[in-house]
Amino acid sequence: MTSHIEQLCIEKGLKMTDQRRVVARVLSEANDHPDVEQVHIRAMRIDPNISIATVYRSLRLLEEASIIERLDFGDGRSRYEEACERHHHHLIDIQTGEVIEFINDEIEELKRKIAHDLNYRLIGHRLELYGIKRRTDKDE
Amino acid sequence: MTSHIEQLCIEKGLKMTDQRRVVARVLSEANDHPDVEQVHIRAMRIDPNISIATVYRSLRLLEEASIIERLDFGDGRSRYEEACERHHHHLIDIQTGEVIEFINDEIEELKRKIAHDLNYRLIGHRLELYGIKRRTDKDE
DNA sequence: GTGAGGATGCAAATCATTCTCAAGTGTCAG
DNA sequence: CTGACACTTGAGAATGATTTGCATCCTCAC
Ligand SMILES: [Mn+2]
Ligand SMILES: [Mn+2]
Ligand SMILES: [Zn+2]
Ligand SMILES: [Zn+2]
Repeated sequence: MTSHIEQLCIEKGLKMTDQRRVVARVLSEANDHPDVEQVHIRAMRIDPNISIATVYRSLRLLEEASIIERLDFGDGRSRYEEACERHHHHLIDIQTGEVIEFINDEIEELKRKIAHDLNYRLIGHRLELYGIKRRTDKDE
Repeated sequence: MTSHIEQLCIEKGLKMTDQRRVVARVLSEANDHPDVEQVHIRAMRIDPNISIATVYRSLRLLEEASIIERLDFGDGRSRYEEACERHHHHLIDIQTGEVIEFINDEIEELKRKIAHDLNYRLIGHRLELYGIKRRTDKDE
């Protein structure tokens, strides 16, 4: 009954309301990267009265608690996903909008090294790739 | 008298107006990554009547002609820089807002390889690092 | 069970950016 | 020179995502 994200909220001592439970559940059940409007639509299927303002507020709360992550694919809308899994980045298919996740330790190490060489400690980073599907026969 | 960017505009056959010349000059003379408001302020020092709408329009024109590049440091405002130099990325000092440019061929190659392995052709990518200055004695 | 502090819904406000439109400018034919 | 056509500009209105003010409602530690 309690979603994974709701569980994390409880552990962090966040006050839980019906609306927050709904948003938590929507994001727990999502396996894509919904924007705020999509979260709102899915939330309204559970509670038709939930307002978009509350969705915004709940998402911000969850993000500030590091329970979810905000993503920015450059289209002017914030997208969200559960933060618990392994750190990864996204390849966005610019033709279909499809999002492919990838993990690459080499690139993570390289980024840390670049920052270090510039005499900085790396706090955060953004990386997205944008591409189009490749015909398997031809390369590059 | 004609700025470097104005020269590029002429070569591309863009119709030049006084206002476009001013925006071109502001960006040619900039050695930072100004946002639209900053470009407008600098432009008004040359032509006090230039409107923000024209600055937006000129920046879009220059960007579409690949003469300048739009940057997004995650603060909700577009920033711009001349595009002619070598492809590079940015490390943003989250305490001071200072921007450090860096070039890293290894990371570029790695990104292409990641996309290729996912069966995609890489069209574009975003990469920014966010960090804080490191005391030179202690590491990591 | 109660109360104080926090949360909600709604509408209005922000903020960056784009658009509308009337007026201005440049280029060229006649 | 004159008019026509195409394009540009400034001002302000419009847009779209997000935040906020406010009156009301709910949660949770006591
Ligand atoms: Mn993801
Ligand atoms: Mn730069
Ligand atoms: Zn990473
Ligand atoms: Zn690059």
